[in-house]
Amino acid sequence: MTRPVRLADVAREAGVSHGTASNVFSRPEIVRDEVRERVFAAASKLGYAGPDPKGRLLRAGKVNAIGVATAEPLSYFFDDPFARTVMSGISQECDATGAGISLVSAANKEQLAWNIQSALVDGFIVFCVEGGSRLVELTRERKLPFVTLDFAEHDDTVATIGVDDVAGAGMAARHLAELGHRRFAVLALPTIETGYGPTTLERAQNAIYSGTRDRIRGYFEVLATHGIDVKAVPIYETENDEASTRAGMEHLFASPEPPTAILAMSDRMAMAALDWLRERGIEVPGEVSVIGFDGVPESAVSTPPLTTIAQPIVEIGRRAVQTILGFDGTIRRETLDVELIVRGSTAPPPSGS
Amino acid sequence: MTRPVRLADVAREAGVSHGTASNVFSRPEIVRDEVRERVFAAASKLGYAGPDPKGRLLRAGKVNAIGVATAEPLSYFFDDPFARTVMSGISQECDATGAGISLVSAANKEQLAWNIQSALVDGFIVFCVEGGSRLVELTRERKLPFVTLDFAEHDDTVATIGVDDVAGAGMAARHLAELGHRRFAVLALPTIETGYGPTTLERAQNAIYSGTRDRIRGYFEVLATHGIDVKAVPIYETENDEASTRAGMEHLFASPEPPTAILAMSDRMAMAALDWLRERGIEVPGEVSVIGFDGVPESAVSTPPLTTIAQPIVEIGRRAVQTILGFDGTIRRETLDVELIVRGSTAPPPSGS
DNA sequence: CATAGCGCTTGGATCGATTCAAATTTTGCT
DNA sequence: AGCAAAATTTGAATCGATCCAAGCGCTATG
Repeated sequence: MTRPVRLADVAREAGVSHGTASNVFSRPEIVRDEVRERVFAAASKLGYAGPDPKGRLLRAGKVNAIGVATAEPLSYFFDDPFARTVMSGISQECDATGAGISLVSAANKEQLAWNIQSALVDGFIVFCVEGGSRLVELTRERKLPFVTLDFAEHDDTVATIGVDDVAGAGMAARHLAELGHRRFAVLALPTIETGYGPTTLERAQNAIYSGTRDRIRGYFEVLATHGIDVKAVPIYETENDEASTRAGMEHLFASPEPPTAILAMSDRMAMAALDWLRERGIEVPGEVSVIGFDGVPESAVSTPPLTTIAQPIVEIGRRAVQTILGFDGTIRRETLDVELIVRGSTAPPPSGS
Repeated sequence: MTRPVRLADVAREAGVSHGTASNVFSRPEIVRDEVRERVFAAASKLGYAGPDPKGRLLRAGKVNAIGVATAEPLSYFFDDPFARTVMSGISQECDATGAGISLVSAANKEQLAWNIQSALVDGFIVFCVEGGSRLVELTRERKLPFVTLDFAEHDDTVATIGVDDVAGAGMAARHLAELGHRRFAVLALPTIETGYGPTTLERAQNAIYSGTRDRIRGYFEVLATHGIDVKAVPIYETENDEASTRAGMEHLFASPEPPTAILAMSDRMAMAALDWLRERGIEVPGEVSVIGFDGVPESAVSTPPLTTIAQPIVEIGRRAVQTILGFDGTIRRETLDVELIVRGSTAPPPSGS
């Protein structure tokens, strides 16, 4: 491979200064036609690829791209329905402003640090699904504007966009309780770094992820006001994927008194639960009701369509980009409203129970 | 906003040369402990954010990120099932090698040019869905390694990874013909830049997108060998989205002799067709058979599950990354195999017809 | 003919780091 | 202590562009 052609080479070939050569490419209107032609001719003779963005970048300072970071593998952005929908909102806003998107992630921790440190971006949007605070620290060190999504640790030095998880979970529980359900079960998001299985209310209340904690709190506060024996409600902690959710359903329905109402902390779990129930021939919503959380697009077309607590997911993505691009030095914590969307997966419990 | 701290500031503060300061961050093991501590102390005193990747980049030359370009809006990567699945493969490979991903796109043409020209990447993967060749030209000018996906124009100067569209479409047509169908209709991918509606075989054969042309060819060659009157087979050109596909179904089924077999050029269209048929109460596969193309994950869980021609989509993504990262100067055109996956959306036609 | 004004071109400074050959300090050994 | 070898540190060069104050040539004006 031969050494690539630089602007200086073109300038020399055309017999002009590098300043003029630069102008030919970046502000063609200020150079004389004849000179411009000569420079273009030299450029194409030498096979010049155009001003190298690497050089331009250093001078310009702005990358014109925003980074989206997560501690999950990169494919998370394309596989997870929630992430995908947020990304869709981020994309819309980036398209509108002409900014690019850089996806940043890493399989292992050292990689993560390096990737965050060397990402060429003007700011970060941080997905706080797992390993949240480590990622946040790393990002903070870059001293670039950044927003976290759903990072509700009450830390006023980090900007966050999220929803009121407590209220949303409360709406879910209230909906089912008012339908007459008395036997509940919770399919919970991760409470600790790894692993899944049945857990206790106390452990769930101390989950390291604030979203998990808040949703638990929302569910149980409302359940308690409806006179449900809160300590008897089984909680199964999953990894928010198909396999662990199925294991959870297996466990919950092995009980002598299986639940008639499932509170799932994500639509992904809720939809996996729906699949499991359908395979077992258990009627939804006839025998068991299921309510999700998130309001991902897929939830509208599941069978049956999922009743869920909808977040304004696309809007979250758009605002995140706006926050980065219009960063003015102030840290804001935005909380958006959620909405109960009643579809076909919830109904009163079977009369016998 | 104050001027950011540079490595040189830290070096001065710590009383060392900038060469040493640089070593402290990039090769800490070669500087004496005492000096290293002093530099770190100076850095944290000044609030240094660590070596700026912009500066490092210029010296190092490699960005360690690969660009994925399309002429569609950025949200295409997250909304379209095929794109999403390719991205998933790309992600896996990038995760494995530690490379980042930059998404490049543009709403309008000038933006596109600028975005391609200024993308900070080591190579490009080009999605050739629309506006293919313009995008390819722009990318070629960067003189970086690049691979196109499904860009079958027979141009040996561009590397491509794709499938044998003719053979795949042929398999689809053969499957339905052997099931006994005689009344076919085609839901086609775009043949021209914009717009949708009924079209003719001749126009479709001259589609500007090679994928469209090849699939048409595959369908009709096989149909002809089964004695079908090829000129009577209606073709409806869509924009590969829900709305235009529905319009297409509306049109095709308004005919006095509606088709019993739908050849859809993408799973996305096939699934939209399935929805449309279900809403009309038309039985699939009892009254009408539908076959897709692509084999996106969603096709396995539609109702009914979709019979389709599966491409190795994830593999395509992985290979694309490997091609860029391991670029050795040779241009390769890889053609991967497709496979007929028979699921629940195809069956013999109703006996009466 | 001198001078002002305009338009284009020039070349040095700069962006923020890394690299490497040469200079300097330390260490090890007698 | 003396000296060679090893370990560190230095500082200039480089990566590839853009910016801008100064300079130059040309035309229009008095």
